[in-house]
Amino acid sequence: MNKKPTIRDVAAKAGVSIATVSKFINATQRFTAAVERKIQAAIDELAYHSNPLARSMITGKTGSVGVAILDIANPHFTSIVKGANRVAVEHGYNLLFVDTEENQAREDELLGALSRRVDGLIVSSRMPEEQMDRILAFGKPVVFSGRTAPVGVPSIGVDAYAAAYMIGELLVKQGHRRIAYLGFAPARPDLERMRGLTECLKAHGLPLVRFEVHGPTIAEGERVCSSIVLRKEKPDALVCYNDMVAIGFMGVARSLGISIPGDISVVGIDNIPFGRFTSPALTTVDTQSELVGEEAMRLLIRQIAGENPPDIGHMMLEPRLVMRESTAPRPVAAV
Amino acid sequence: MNKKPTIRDVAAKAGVSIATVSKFINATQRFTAAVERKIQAAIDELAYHSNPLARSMITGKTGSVGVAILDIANPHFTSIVKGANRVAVEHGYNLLFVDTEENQAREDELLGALSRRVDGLIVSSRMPEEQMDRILAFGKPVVFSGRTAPVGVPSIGVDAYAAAYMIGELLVKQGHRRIAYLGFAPARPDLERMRGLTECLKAHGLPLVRFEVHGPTIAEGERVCSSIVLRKEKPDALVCYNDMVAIGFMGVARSLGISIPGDISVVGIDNIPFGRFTSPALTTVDTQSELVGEEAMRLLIRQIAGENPPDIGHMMLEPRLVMRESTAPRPVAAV
DNA sequence: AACGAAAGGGAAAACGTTTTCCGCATTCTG
DNA sequence: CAGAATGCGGAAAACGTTTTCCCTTTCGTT
Repeated sequence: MNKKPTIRDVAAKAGVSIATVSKFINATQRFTAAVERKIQAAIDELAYHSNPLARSMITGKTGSVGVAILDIANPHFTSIVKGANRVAVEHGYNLLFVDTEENQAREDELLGALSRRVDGLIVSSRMPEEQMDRILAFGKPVVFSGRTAPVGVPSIGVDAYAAAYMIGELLVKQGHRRIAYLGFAPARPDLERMRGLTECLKAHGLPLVRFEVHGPTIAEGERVCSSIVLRKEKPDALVCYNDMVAIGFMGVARSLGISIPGDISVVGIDNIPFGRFTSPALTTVDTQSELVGEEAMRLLIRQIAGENPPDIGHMMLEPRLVMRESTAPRPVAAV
Repeated sequence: MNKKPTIRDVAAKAGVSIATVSKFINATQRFTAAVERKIQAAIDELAYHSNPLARSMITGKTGSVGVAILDIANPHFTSIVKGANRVAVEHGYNLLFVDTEENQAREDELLGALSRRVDGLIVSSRMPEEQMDRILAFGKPVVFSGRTAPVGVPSIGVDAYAAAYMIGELLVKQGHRRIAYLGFAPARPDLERMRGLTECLKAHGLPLVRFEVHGPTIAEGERVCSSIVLRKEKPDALVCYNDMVAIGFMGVARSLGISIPGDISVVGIDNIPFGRFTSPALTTVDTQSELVGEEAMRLLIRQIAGENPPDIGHMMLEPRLVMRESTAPRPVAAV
């Protein structure tokens, strides 16, 4: 395992200067056929690859973009990554991956460290307000996805308000009266969902019951299930923060002998691939995760290239209701 | 957005030389309290972060490790990433992520480019034999996970042979006679699974029927289902390459009115989290994905640190059978 | 008081590139 | 054939660090 060849080795072997080699590699200047042939031969023979670090130092470009994801165990986020990665690869970028859950406290350190390693950043995790400043001070293009961003930062995601409103309409039309929302505290990422659902129900003269979960995970859905389902005034229908919570909820509901949608209708948000296979199959709203990832990356790459996208504030994608088996009209007998 | 501060700025502001600042930052030498205080103040004031690229150039360490994953949409792999990321973060490493499916053809380019950006590599994708040489020529530590590696490269994963054998025993004990395997062609990653299952059945005097799938995805499981289930001599039990295939298979089986496990028992491999929630819940073998990721990263970091781990060839973890609802004793009536 | 040792701090080389000039030959123009 | 234009290729600075010497000061010993 001897030392990697440098541009100097190539130049020596080809009998030219390193400047010439550099220009040849970057196709920044043409040379006589003979010279080009010699250089190419030297490169092949040495299996030379230019050192990206050295290149980055001088060009200021790294060829990598960072993707900060809340939780890679959630298929919603992996879809985003998949979409983002696809277009990144197309454009010759690498993905530097950050699981913010794993990093919580150190997130700002991380941001600082990251800012030199990447040309831009996609943030797809909820992030405390205090850190927003850091992001703004990041000094490189940033795109938010799946949530509304602070002023000045472009973001892209599905219209959460519309999604929630849509769900509300469905449930009301199915005759449900006691409709509950299972989400975060007064925290950030629910805001739109909450608002959409609340306003929809208000328009129909219905109240919204709230239950709380501490994280967007299956485990949280499981933890909270019995306390919802065993109470006196059990809701007719439950809107979950996302599919993960819904899946967890349905799992223990089943084990408690609660019938879904017989006893309670459940709907999730995101439309992760596994929602089709749960028992019962999960009604949800598609948030177009993969497309979001793709568009976020396109946006980012455009910014990196210097095209200031004409201050699109938040780019909204249309949500799409996905009806499956976990929702049903409220049984007439129970009216 | 003015220029990022450099070490020179800090030195100037603190009234010392850049060498002093560097040594202070790296805790490579102590200084008098007064000097240290001034430097720290300057750093804080400027919000200085040392440029990792420049540092890498000189130290030869990048502080990143690459993780090559076959398909991020597969929870098995995300678990590996999660485990790997956890210990990477603990040790101050970043994760450079590569979805090899997205890159297929360009994989070797990618390897070349990657080799300068990372201190080591975890490969968790099946990879054509030809590329093995490239990996060996990678020049940096490499660890394989979830599969046996070529000679000289450490690897870690669950004992696939044992896992398959275990499944075979279960199915035989449940009275199944026509047992089928749904996996890849003569390709690499099945080898052990195939062998384990074949040998187990042979020990019981049973044949093994084979069906073929072109990828380890839900979609492939779906595609192939009807052709298996609608044939005259439908198998009693089907062992799938992994949980994804099994889930896809079960999904369309259900829609075809085939009862699982009534008409056919199904078992997967991996134990992805969603297997608990499918209908029916999936019997599978746990491959300890997260632990595999953790151990792979530990192994890699030890190698990077220069500790040649005493040629552990392949580190085997014990598989664990996870009995759920998709397998059942063969109905007596049908015997 | 003198000497040696230790500690604090700096100058400069090095890492592997890209890029900006510049000079030299060669060819073209009139 | 003289002069100008063009094209090919090189020298050297720069990117922001780390690290290896070295020099100076300070301190402790006899």
